[in-house]
Amino acid sequence: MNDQKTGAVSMDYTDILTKIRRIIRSVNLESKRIEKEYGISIPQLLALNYLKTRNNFQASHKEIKDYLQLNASTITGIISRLEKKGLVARLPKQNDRRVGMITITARGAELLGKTPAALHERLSIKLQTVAPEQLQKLQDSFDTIINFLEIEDLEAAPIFTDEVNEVK
Amino acid sequence: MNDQKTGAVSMDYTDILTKIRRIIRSVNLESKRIEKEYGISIPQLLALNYLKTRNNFQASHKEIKDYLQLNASTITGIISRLEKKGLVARLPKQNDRRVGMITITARGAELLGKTPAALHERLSIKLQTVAPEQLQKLQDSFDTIINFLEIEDLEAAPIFTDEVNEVK
DNA sequence: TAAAAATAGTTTGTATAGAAACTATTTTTT
DNA sequence: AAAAAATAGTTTCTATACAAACTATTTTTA
Repeated sequence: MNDQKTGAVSMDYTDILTKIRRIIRSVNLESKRIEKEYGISIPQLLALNYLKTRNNFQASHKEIKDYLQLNASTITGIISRLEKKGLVARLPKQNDRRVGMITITARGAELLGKTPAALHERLSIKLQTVAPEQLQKLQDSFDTIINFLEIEDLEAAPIFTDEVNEVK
Repeated sequence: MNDQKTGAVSMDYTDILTKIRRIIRSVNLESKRIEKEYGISIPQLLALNYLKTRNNFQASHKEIKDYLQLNASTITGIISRLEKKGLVARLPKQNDRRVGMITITARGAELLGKTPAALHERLSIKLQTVAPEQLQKLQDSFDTIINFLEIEDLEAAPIFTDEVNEVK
């Protein structure tokens, strides 16, 4: 199936970059909207939600970091802001005194109870207007994107092609 | 909404959100890498590149804003940083004294000459490892995502039903 | 056991990004 | 012509996000 389309394929890398940036922007706007409506951002909400699912409602800084896949310093900021709002609390250090455990507060859980909708609401409603097959295709594409975006060593990258790189 | 699907489709909205965030993160990391290597970020590079394509190599603040589709205040920051590096210059206001024109400098053009690769290089190389059909699917999916992410009034949103959206 | 290395978090500095409030103009209404 | 509204940008504030440098602790190695 070669796409020797006569121009349809002129849509190239720059296009993809541009599109990705538009998506990023949309998601950011969505996040800000939620932040304004609920006083809490999506990253904060994700962290809070993670804590709620945990044993004893607590997790270490590192665990949150690994879960959200963000830089340690970014996590520090998110936790600090949640702490300032009284939605989480930092616990005193124990055995390994390098490890800081964070826990969700009653107030945090309460807020979470009010906003399961937040995460879903708008985006979900939109997604529900998309048919299942479409959704599946979306998923596949996301996986593809994620796959190659996260390939680190290009040399070792698996080449899935034959007569491909006619990429102009 | 009946999700009586047996698992394959259990991959749902939260997943999509998570995946989008991973993509965002990758693109951001890419941007930082370029910034470190060339002393200029992708948004800055895009703005600079836009100026280069323009008549007399200049554009108004608003035009840049519309092109990059960013908030006015964000543009101010980007332009200011480019100005500080001597890659663009703010021109004195003319007829309509509200309008500020920005122009690219020789140094800016020179840098641009050195970095067409930047935008392409890494991402392009990666994209070249993706087969054309795959790429097409990616494009389609991006369009779908962008479409529904940017639908503002849900009520008025076109509902794509089951058989319609065979988009490909 | 003392030095070196690794691990966990924080701090500092920088960029993107947007909202809200503000200034300065220009255009439209009244 | 004066008042109101719209437009163009900037400033200030806040959040995400990362890297680099740093502190404190623990583990490994010599």
